[in-house]
Amino acid sequence: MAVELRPSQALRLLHELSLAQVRDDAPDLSPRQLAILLSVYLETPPHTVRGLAARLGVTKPVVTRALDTMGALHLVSRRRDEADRRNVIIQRTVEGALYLEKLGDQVVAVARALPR
Amino acid sequence: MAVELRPSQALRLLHELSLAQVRDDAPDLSPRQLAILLSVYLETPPHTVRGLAARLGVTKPVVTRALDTMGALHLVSRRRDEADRRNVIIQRTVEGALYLEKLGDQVVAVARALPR
DNA sequence: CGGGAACAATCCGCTGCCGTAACGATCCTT
DNA sequence: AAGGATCGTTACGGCAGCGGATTGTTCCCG
Repeated sequence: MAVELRPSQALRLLHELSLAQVRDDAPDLSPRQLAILLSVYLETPPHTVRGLAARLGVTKPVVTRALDTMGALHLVSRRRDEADRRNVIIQRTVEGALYLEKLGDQVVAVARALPR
Repeated sequence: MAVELRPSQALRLLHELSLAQVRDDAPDLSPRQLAILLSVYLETPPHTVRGLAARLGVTKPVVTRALDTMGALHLVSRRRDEADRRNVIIQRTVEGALYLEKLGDQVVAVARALPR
């Protein structure tokens, strides 16, 4: 079944999530970075810079820079496509999977605590 | 009843929301700005700079700057507390309420479209 | 009434992200 | 083999946010 949610609950959910994110001194991903990370982990590979840029409606340098940042955090990694060496394949990492797993659990926990 | 949500659904929800936010060329609020905005609209007034800073665990200049930015977008407004003129009371605006209303509806729509 | 406390705003230097425009490498087509 | 197209990256100048320290008001209390 679809997830039932009223607007007031939705805003409370966002509120709790944003408070948790701000207070965590965890690496504070920007909206664009998070969108890229989720695309890499939730959509079917392979992922290229160009593909992600088109998917998000942003320019390629934006993707490159986001990958630089998240690569330094070990949330994603890059590899040359040997079949077409112009392409770069974006790969998932253990740390990235763990990061998103925690994030998902956090959302679930907040949702469960939401007032009726 | 609490909102039922599985981790995979939670991540899909975040994915759709972040994609929508990135593609909208709407004023892209930072996580901190959104947290402040939601606190102002969802928690009981009055709201002061100091109170919000303590609530989010950030410094006061962060709140002042966020209010500058969101004030320019007419999402919030400021007023001197006449009872204690050291304080600044953060007030809601029609535009801000509308902004959050749309945001809440968007979350609901995405949640409803989530696969079982 | 005077000195200190509380509050918000501002200043400072720094870091990170932005968009545009280039660039080098690689592929494809002829 | 050569020209053009495609891909990712980098260079550049600009803008916004950050933390920490400081300032100017206003209040409080002895």
